[in-house]
Amino acid sequence: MASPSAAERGRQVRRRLLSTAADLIPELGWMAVSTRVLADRAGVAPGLVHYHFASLQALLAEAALGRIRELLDGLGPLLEGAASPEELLETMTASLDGFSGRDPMSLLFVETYLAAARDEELRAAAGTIVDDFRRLLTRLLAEHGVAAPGETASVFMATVDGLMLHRALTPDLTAASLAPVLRRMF
Amino acid sequence: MASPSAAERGRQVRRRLLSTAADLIPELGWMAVSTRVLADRAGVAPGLVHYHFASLQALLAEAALGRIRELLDGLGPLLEGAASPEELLETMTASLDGFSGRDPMSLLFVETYLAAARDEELRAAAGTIVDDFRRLLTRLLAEHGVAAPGETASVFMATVDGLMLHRALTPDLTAASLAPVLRRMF
Amino acid sequence: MASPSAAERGRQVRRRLLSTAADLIPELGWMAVSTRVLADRAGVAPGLVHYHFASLQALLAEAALGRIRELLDGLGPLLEGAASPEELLETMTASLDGFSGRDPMSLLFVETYLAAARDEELRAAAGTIVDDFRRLLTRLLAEHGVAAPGETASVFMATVDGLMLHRALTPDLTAASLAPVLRRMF
Amino acid sequence: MASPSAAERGRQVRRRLLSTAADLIPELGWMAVSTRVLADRAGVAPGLVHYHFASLQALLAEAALGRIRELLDGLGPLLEGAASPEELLETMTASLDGFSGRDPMSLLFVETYLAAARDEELRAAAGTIVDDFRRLLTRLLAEHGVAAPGETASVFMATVDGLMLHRALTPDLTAASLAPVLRRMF
DNA sequence: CATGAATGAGTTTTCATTCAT
DNA sequence: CATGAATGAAAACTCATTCAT
Repeated sequence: MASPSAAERGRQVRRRLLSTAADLIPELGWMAVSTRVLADRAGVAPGLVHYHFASLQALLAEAALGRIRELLDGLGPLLEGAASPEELLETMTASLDGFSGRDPMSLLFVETYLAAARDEELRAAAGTIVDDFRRLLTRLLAEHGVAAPGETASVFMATVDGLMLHRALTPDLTAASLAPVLRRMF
Repeated sequence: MASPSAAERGRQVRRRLLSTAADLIPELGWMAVSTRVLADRAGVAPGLVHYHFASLQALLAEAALGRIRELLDGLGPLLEGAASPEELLETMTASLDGFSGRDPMSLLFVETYLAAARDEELRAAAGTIVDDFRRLLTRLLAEHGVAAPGETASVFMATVDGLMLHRALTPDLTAASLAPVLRRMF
Repeated sequence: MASPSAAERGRQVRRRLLSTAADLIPELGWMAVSTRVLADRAGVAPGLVHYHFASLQALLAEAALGRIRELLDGLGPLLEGAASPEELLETMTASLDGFSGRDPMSLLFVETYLAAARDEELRAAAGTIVDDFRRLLTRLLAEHGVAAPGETASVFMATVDGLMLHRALTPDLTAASLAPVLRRMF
Repeated sequence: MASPSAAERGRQVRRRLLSTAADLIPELGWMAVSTRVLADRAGVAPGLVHYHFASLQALLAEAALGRIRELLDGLGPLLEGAASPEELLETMTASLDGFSGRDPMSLLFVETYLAAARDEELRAAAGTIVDDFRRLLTRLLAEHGVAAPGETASVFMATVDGLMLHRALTPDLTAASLAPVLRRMF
């Protein structure tokens, strides 16, 4: 009765694999996610990985990009609501404190950058996502009257990701302590 | 007569392995450097990897940290010579242009950050190197009268590494185009 | 049509590996049974060893305990049929003559004792099997009116295994020649 | 000038290797004693193992036999002093309580029996040691008027080694609880 | 008498992928 | 749509032994 169709169950398995992969990449590292571990963790027969996806790499790419897009899509509305450049900066630095550099989302970002540096297709796809976000941020900075909004957006995004990277080694790089310097950019 | 002692040959093999590993990490990725590939490329019998090093991971860590330290040590004198904050920034951004985000040195940095996020000991060692450089940069900024020199150094270093990351995806992030924004930090 | 299901073939491979391992332990020694030799001898692809078992040690333990249990289970009915303590002793010493100390079954016993001395889990499992047999022997000795049946069973079992050990070095320790002394125990 | 001659130092190294090997066999298992571990533990350069001994196996055999002989040689005088069969038995069972079945000496015995089962030369050498002890025990039993002293000695020795084996699995096989049954043999 | 670097085959274990059912 | 057994190469690491010094 309530039992879903075979097709629906298939789609669920696919989703489960993607979601599990996105969890596993930060946990183990992109290259250490194996079909067996993935299938086990997803509670799914090992053969299904290659049934639903052309290869493990393709699955990982889709999983990573999907989750990154989700995050950035969620950030958009928050930034749109900012009333001033200061508020904009505060919103972004606040989100920064959620990234310790060793949390799943930070690691997923870096793993994906690194995988992208070695895979043309992934690089193009990740580039599109980042560009979309840059365009959004550029528009907002322009609306707030910030000079050179495109370059400012680029530098600011790089700074945020760079801080994420550095905080893994130097945990005391808090948003609060760095805010005065960050504010100079605008 | 000129034939070197066994001990000297041993030290040469060790050095060759380290140097080859530092080349291979960016090329293949930290987790994809295998004993066999490493030994082949170094022109050395496979058993020697574990004769000279406790583990492959230990070898990779020593290789990566060694090369990173070399780079930063070479950067120090250049920065010391800067006559003004502008020149300081120019020197650093000039060096930035050497990093495309997909060149060996950039990738080695990011691979090492990532590996450090998962290995306590490596994290501590890498932290020390980065801190040393931060201290140097802080002192120089202070000497040049930059406000909040410690925080500025932290943010600037993060920005540089972040740009390195982003340029892999967006190659048009040149130092020249971003310089005006970077200058705001000082 | 007659072709067995994949699951059935899988079970057969598992059984073949166990049986081959039980042959190989006495032949080469517990610690000298390697995955490669085992797979070769079982006529099976090397990867299958770790597909069907968590580790080589786990496989060896299961194989050794299985075969030992089989032997003792077969001995039970024979002992049950004995009409007197003399017949009981004769049955056991007769079986002793089958053990030269260098035959597969003797070696399997000793190898397992030794492996058990170094592996908690194996020790517990082997202990259970031996205890079960001791209980059986104790009951029979009690039924035949032997004094201190529990202690007698323990000593007798130790003597049998000890003779097995010594006969490897001193082959002339035949059951016939020792029977008079053994009879004193009852 | 107390510094020993080179020859004397050589003999010391040899002795140290033998003694360390006799410690290591029970600890790791005969087949798991490696040249590197042995040399490390003995505080000696790895090359010395093959300098002083034809092979690792030869070293292990010499080490094991040496230590076993020491033990049995020490037991002789104690048994000679016994005034009655009861005292003889008590002396031997008392020494039994020192062997838990998982202590170094017990394990060394079993490891050596097992190695002997697979090595002709070692078997002959170990056989001689055991036979010497059997002869001693036979003479003592004869002197105390025990019937069939040779067979009794054989059975008793087997029982002692068998109990050693079984106590690894069943630690409650104490000499005290079994003494009444053991006494029946004499 | 001693050193310790070197060798290359050995070890257990894990891998992505395929395919018969 | 799903299963899970199978493959064979590759992973990290250890080995006994040799030998130039």
